[in-house]
Amino acid sequence: MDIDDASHEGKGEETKAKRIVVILVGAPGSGKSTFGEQVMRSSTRPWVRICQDTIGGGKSGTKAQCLKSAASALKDGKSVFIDRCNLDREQRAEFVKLGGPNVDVHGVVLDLPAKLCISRSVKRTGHEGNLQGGKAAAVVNRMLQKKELPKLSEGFTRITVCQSESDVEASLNTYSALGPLDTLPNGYFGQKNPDAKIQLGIMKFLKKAEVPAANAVSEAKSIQSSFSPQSIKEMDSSSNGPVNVSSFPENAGDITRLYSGGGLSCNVIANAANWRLKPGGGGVNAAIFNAGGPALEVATKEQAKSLQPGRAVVVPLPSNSPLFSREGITHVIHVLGPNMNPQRPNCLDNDYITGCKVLRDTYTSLFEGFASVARSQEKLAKGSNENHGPNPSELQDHTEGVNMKHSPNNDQKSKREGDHDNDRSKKCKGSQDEVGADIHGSRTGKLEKNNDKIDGSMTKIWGSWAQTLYHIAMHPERHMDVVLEISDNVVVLNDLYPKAKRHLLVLARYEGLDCLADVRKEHLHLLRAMHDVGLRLAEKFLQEDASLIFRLGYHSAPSMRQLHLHVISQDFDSKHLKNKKHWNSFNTAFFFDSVDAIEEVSSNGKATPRDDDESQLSIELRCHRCRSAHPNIPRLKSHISNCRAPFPPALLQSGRLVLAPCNADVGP
DNA sequence: GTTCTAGAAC
DNA sequence: GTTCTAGAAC
Repeated sequence: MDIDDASHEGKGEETKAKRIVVILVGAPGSGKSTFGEQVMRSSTRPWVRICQDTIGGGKSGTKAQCLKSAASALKDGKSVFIDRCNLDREQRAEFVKLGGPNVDVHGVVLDLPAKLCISRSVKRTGHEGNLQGGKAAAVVNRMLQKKELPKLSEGFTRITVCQSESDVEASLNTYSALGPLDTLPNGYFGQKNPDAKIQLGIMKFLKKAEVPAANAVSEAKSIQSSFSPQSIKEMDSSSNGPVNVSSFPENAGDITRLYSGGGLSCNVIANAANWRLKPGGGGVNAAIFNAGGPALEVATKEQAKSLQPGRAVVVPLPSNSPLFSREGITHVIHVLGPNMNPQRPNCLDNDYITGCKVLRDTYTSLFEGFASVARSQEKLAKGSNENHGPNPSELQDHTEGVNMKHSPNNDQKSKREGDHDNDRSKKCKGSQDEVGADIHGSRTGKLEKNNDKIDGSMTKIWGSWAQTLYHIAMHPERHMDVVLEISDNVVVLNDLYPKAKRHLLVLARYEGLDCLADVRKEHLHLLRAMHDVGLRLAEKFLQEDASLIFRLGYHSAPSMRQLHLHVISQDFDSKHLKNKKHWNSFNTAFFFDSVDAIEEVSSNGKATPRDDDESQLSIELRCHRCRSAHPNIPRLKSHISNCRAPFPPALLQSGRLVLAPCNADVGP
């Protein structure tokens, strides 16, 4: 019977069997053939399984053969399984076209963990596609790289995504139960986000590291200071994406410059080491030992002489290593993966199964080592402020199987604490204890603390971009390219985007002071110190250019974290002054004069912004001298470049403006 | 904080 | 058509 005959269209359809094309989508080893076979065993509906691996009569067939065969089966009134990978849209398109008024096109996606597909592919002996052994891993991974989950818009009437064995089971039951006249509801079933390929957290993390990257070190794994599992750049065997680091951007960043090159605070880095734990060999090992300097080499030797495949060794980094002082790295975890080189110990000799096990052990050792660092730092954050360095003997518990030094590593510990004491003796302020703690890497507790004020008064969450000044205040020595002055209390720098000819920032070097609202009476000396530094520098500039006029003050609701005083000349002659917010943040009540802040804190114990902060930022644009209004920034800028009207009386009082003694171009 | 850009304003 | 703003994204 020719059911596709046009004469049948439009009549008696409800009594006629509607055929189904089920396009199976999945990597080798995902269970496509099994799925088809199982349905066919128990179904009362006539099915044909069209398998590209067998259609060629012993050899692998072609897509065209599959299409032809499918069309002919449909003509015979049979439903068909298209048993080929069908992982990308293009591969599926021709088969979707088999659909029509009497033919529904279904997609069944077997989106199982890659490691499961690989192990099945490896284990199978009689697989029709002859995809066996270690080669399978590479093939599966390559295919999953291109994985494109089907969408209804491709022409499917129904799509079922199975992401676990139980999903597969459920779908098997659905299709097995289909009688010759039954149909299934249309729609998308199974997965919530069809575009999800890789965990978002990982991509976000990589994107950040990618920006200023110089040399790619793609084998390197880096672990962010937040200790959040998503931020670990890692081969991800739990998601159903490819099990391969190369699924991530190649230029993920230089692991030896995460902070200086990428602004990424990271305490612990992993090194794909060699078995002798020695520098060299090229790649990430060479790069890390090179960046770590001789100190890393010495510290490594103290922990272990060599490493077995699958093992890790945690090395606390001495403070004289550039990786420590420049990047804030406190630990390097050396790991050794499976070895396939017969000239080195423990060669795998093409034993894929053992290789997988060793690789798993490698990652397990790495994470255990990392967890031990995290635990010891957590303890320190909770415990006494006096004991800063992690306890090396604790870390050694996790270097099992390595040539461990069991005698407590007192030399290094006392050395690190000694350095710390020196650091601290140079800074006399009490709060510098916390700076010390930061240098020694306990950033976990610190970040939490700073995004969530201890007194609970204000919980502003600062974005990563808002941390720059905080980092500079805490580690000015790492930012000497922008820093002009460092003292116990303050750091001075040029504003990165000056809004006038002269625009400096005076940063408070105090932990926990993010903005003026955090300032209390006990910080009065700091406010005065900041003002004095600002004043001194303004006067220095006035000697160079007596026509300048300065104003010192704070933004009521700053965008950047860490209390900072603006010292800004009143010409506002800058290409960086671009919008209303820029202007109003310096020329409305949003700008809190330093002299007023000092006065209010000294009399009220705190500085309370007068107007509802942010509302000031969008008010009309007015000249700061003659108070005339202007429709837009270009017109305002054009006006202020010429306006020589006297400043408003309020600014002329109380030393709010700082000008050269001879400057007559100011008052009435 | 900046950059990017859609769309409003001119 | 061009200029400018404002909101989202980072």
